[in-house]
Amino acid sequence: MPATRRPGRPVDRGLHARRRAEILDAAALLFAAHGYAGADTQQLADAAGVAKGTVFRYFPTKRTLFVAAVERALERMHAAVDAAADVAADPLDKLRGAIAAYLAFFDAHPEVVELLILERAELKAPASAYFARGARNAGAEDRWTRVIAALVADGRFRPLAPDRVLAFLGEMVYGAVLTRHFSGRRARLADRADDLFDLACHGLVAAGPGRRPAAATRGGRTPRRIAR
Amino acid sequence: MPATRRPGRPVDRGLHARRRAEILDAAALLFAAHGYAGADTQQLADAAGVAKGTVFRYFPTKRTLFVAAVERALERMHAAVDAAADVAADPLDKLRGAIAAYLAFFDAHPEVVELLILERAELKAPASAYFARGARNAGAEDRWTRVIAALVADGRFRPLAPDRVLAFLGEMVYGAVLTRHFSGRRARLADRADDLFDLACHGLVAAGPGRRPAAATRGGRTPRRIAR
Amino acid sequence: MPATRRPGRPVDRGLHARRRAEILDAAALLFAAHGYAGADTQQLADAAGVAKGTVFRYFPTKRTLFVAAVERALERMHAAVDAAADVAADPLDKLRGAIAAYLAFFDAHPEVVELLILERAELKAPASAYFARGARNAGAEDRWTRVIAALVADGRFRPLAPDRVLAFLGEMVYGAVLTRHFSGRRARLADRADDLFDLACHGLVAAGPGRRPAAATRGGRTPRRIAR
Amino acid sequence: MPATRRPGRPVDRGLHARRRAEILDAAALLFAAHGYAGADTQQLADAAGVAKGTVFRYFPTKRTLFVAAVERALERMHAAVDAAADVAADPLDKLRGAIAAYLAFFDAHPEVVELLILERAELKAPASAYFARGARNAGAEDRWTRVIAALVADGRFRPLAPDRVLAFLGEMVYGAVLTRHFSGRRARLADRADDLFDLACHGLVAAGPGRRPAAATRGGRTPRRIAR
DNA sequence: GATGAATGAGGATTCATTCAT
DNA sequence: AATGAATGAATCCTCATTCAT
Repeated sequence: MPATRRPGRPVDRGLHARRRAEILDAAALLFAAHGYAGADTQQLADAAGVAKGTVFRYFPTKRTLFVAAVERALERMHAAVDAAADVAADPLDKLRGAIAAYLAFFDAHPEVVELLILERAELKAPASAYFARGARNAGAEDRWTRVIAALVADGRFRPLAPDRVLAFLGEMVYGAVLTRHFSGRRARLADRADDLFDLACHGLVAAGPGRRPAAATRGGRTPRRIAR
Repeated sequence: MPATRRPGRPVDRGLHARRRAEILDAAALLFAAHGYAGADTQQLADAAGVAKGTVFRYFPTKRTLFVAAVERALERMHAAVDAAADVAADPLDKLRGAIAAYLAFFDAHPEVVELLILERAELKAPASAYFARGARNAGAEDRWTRVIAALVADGRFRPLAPDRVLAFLGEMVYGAVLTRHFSGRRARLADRADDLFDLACHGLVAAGPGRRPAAATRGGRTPRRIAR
Repeated sequence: MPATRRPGRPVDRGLHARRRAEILDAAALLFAAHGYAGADTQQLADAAGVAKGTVFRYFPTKRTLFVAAVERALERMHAAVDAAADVAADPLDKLRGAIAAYLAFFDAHPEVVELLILERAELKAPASAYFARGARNAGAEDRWTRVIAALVADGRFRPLAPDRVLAFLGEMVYGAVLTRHFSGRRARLADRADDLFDLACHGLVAAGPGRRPAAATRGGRTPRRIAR
Repeated sequence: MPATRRPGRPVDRGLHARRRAEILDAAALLFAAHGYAGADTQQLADAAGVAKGTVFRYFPTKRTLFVAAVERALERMHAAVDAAADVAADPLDKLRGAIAAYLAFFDAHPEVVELLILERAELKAPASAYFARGARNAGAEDRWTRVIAALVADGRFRPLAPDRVLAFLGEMVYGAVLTRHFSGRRARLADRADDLFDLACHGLVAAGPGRRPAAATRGGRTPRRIAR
């Protein structure tokens, strides 16, 4: 005899997670398209392909749903950035890859920019810039802190506090994303990744004596490895 | 012919404009504080010191009021920037002054940043970056187009299309304002004006042989570290 | 020139109170007829002859409205009882009159009994029995406490604590009202007033040797059958 | 013919009844605690230890469940009262015992009073007073009708119509229960059983010359003050 | 038979807008 | 012109009931 089955319909373990994800994806799109107040729960349910009551089974309030949708989007963004960083071995390449992945993510998911804006407009939450996320993201922060620290220790970065460096980089890419979005331009952000990175580097790279800064970025984009 | 004075109490010509301004100022603050949906018309009327019906006499819908409030705020910003540009004679100083005034304006009126965000979030309007405002701002655009053109003609700027230069500058300052706001930091933007300007210049100024970059920024305070 | 009139539509001072009363009267009937949950706000508004929004202008929540409706009904009941007590000079007649008025009130307003029941069922509030209402009714309580005390001092009532006497009387009449209502019978309560009063008296009146019970009820209408 | 045993696991004949009882007990408590509308079916299922769907297998609607819960409570009350009546041989003792059991029941099950109130408030059903239940309770009515008739025939009760006597007694005890409950007092009702009974008797018992009231209530504790 | 996920009608509450005064 | 009481469409959320497994 097999293990005695509990009475009733067996619980589908993955169902909940799947539904949740479906609802959140639909919500992200709808919130981005109509704003927080403008997205009504009926539309939301319709878009997710479930009934209104079901949405509320998964998220007790509209606000909860909104927050979860933003969080899910940010998690995906983080995953994309982390994955890009993982494939590189050199710290500088990790940084470059992270920035490129960050920008590419928002090219692929423009609605997430709207979510970020809405998060600020509706939740009055200070939005986040990936690098330098503080308490929310201790693990990842450590990662980048260590990357920067390594570059500094190596003499490839000037002796700057990692925090400041991360804040600077975060602002830079965050600003690029927002500015592009707000300006209504459709140019691909990813195309600017190397430019931005090189720009940032020449304010960061330690310029030792006898070394010409141009050497680091010479030839423009794609210095796989700078300094030394 | 002298204006025939009508009998009875003379109409207070300025009253309407004054009321309108009061309502708009109150609206700007309230929208910034609570968002578009979160600002209700009763609060608005209370804050403006008039009855709800009066608000609707001046602005047929909430949306109209919102748009007008944003426009009023932007007009003020423009006035501040233009005034700063007016006091300088040299084109480069006009640019520097404009940027400084732009940043200083948002230091003094942080709520306007919220309005810009709301304009985007609620109205889905592509927000504007002062320079390069296109049709909305033809007159001013002309002004800055001419400023840039003069600098180019003068050989002090590289032979770049004025449009591209304005877009770049606009993005830069707009990005600075938004990034500061979104990051929740309270540092004064005005303090970064010179830095940003110099940064921009050294990517713009034609650095021919025998010409010293400082020549372009003559009269400006010496940047801490320029190229080299 | 007459006193400068404020601009706008002049405020109708009595309007608010009148509307409030209309809404409460309609609400009392509807709550009594359908129960708290069963009375929906649209019906309520319709019954009161106003729009739904207006109901919420006057009472922020359905519950508030309900409580106010109950209170209004009880106030009317109190007014009726007090008025009856006022016309009598003799303390015993005041008591008799109060009891008669109390019972007559519920004959005339059977819906108030439902409100009392609902108050208990929905609000879980211990309902009140007119006499002995404690803190809520300090003034009136004093009144009856004094009435009883006078009868005791006079030797017409046995030396009982007024509180106990009031509790007893309250229970008696309250029980009569509820029982009649719950039993579904339609007999007039008022007809039982004298019976109940006499019943109560002969358990209260000090029956000293040589004193005839009738002395206590002197001037009262002759009880059909006392004691024996 | 012996009952043919069907193959497979035998049906647990008692299971259904037990489940039903569990659900009803849980329902009685929950309805009493939160009211009809306030008790939600999920809580109900949780309290009964079954799934929500199961509740609806046993009772097609919430209302059905409510009615059944009330009925079950009343059946228990009847059982308690009847049992008390059964142990006595003398009609008068049957009555006294019934009243005492009735009051004791509500001491032990205060939630049933709430159910009675809810039955009235939600179902608009005229609630019942045990004695004199009319059509619903023909069998029991007969029993008590006969008890009263016997006492009348015996000359121990005045020649009153049994119906009126039962109505009076029912009202009396019903009123006592409700009044105690509504007043919020916690005094035990059972303690008042004898008092109430004696009170009732001395308005009922034929007090002929040469007959001592105590004869009617023989065995009862001596009333403090009977008649005069 | 039992389960509990899903449903969607229903209901309280909000608030931009209207309009009688 | 100004007022603010009134309106009612719109919206979030609840929960009794259904039904696939």
